[in-house]
Amino acid sequence: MDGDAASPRERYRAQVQGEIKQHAWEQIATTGVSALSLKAIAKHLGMSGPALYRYFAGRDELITALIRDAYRSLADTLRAAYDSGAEVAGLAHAVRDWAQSDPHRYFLIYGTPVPGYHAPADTTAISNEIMTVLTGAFREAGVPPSDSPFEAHLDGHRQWAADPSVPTAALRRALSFWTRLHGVLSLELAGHFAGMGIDPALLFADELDDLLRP
Amino acid sequence: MDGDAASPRERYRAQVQGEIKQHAWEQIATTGVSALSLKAIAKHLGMSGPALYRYFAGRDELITALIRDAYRSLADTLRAAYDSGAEVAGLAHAVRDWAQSDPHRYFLIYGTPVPGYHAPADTTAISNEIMTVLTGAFREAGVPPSDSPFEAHLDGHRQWAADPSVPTAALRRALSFWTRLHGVLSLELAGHFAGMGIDPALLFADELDDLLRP
DNA sequence: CGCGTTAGTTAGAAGCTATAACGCACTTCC
DNA sequence: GGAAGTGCGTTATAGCTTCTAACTAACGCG
Repeated sequence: MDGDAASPRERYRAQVQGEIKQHAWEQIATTGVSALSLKAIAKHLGMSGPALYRYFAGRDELITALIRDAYRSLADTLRAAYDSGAEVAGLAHAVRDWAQSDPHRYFLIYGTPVPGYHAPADTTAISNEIMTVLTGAFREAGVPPSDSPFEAHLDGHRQWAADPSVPTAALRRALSFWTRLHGVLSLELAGHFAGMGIDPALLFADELDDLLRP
Repeated sequence: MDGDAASPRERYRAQVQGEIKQHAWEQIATTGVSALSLKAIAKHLGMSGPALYRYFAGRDELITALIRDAYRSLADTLRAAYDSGAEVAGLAHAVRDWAQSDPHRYFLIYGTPVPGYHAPADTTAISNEIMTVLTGAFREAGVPPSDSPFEAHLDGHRQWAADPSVPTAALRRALSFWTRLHGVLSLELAGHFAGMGIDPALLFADELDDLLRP
């Protein structure tokens, strides 16, 4: 309906909100979300202190917006890779690149849950978009069904999967894609492999290989 | 050397430090580490404000001590399970129970890295203890070698493994044990499966099963 | 039993989030 | 075009935090 036809005030407001979020991301990229300071953002933006509250009701609301944007960015990245022909391996490297390009952004989504934040409905919708891409890729990869207890359970609990034509085995693999690669990525980005001398990229590649074996 | 023969002052100091950490854990268990307040701990302890700085040089040092205790607790839990005959599956459920008994403690170790904290040498030593138990369990489980690139790489980068008699394949499995189960646990404890209707326990069991297949 | 070490106190600086009250500018409508 | 209304940005302030400084009191060792 209204589309882009916003009033000048609304355009200005949206632009300032964008600048606030951009400075917030810069701050997060260096210090992490725990040290995110509204006052510091305002200072960098030339305006002083409480002016920010005209644009975001508080720290939690800003963080919520950042989380939603991070989800959106990841979903768009995966969708773009998928639409340009990427298969499961391509998606895996897309998510890895995305995570490494801004580790704090990754942890904002998949790290320790931030207190006082409860996911609004649209972020779970975006999360579903991500799962749709993953399940689609595994359907095309053609994974054989298994008789594991979880896959049987999953057969009766797949309402989160939009497309009912995707085999349950593909859903199963998509979930493992998520948990296993997150396991490697999360520990790698947190530096848990640092003192061990191993190359996380090879571990990641090996885990990816295992996801694709029959 | 000195052993337990501490002076009364040292005994008192150690006891107060223990009480401080205990109250800190109670606070963390409810609000998470980001809301950990030294002043609130001091208030609960009956003493006012800066007295805490006699026992911990600052917030970061207290958190460092908590992280070390959490590592110690996990390592002891796994060691106890292993010494009482637990195999790989038993260790998996031990770590799962440990994580679920206090999710915030789990995230303190394996969640988003806390800014300003750099792991002292002894926590990496405790981490090595944990890996030693895991690799030992997989050696006894008897896993076949694989010709994957990562296992080949691991064969030349296994200085983190204390015991050189453990086959590289067991090391490989222990690493996957770590990353895969962490992947499931982390996402489960953060509530990412909440809206999907699936049972994370079954997913966990299935991932565990996959770790044990030839 | 005295003297030094240590624990605890209050005061205060600097930082943060967030609210309240006010002024100015811009938009909108008659 | 002028008046009324909406929204932006300001300063002041309350209440929270970590952490330092200066001082006091108690404890224990020689």
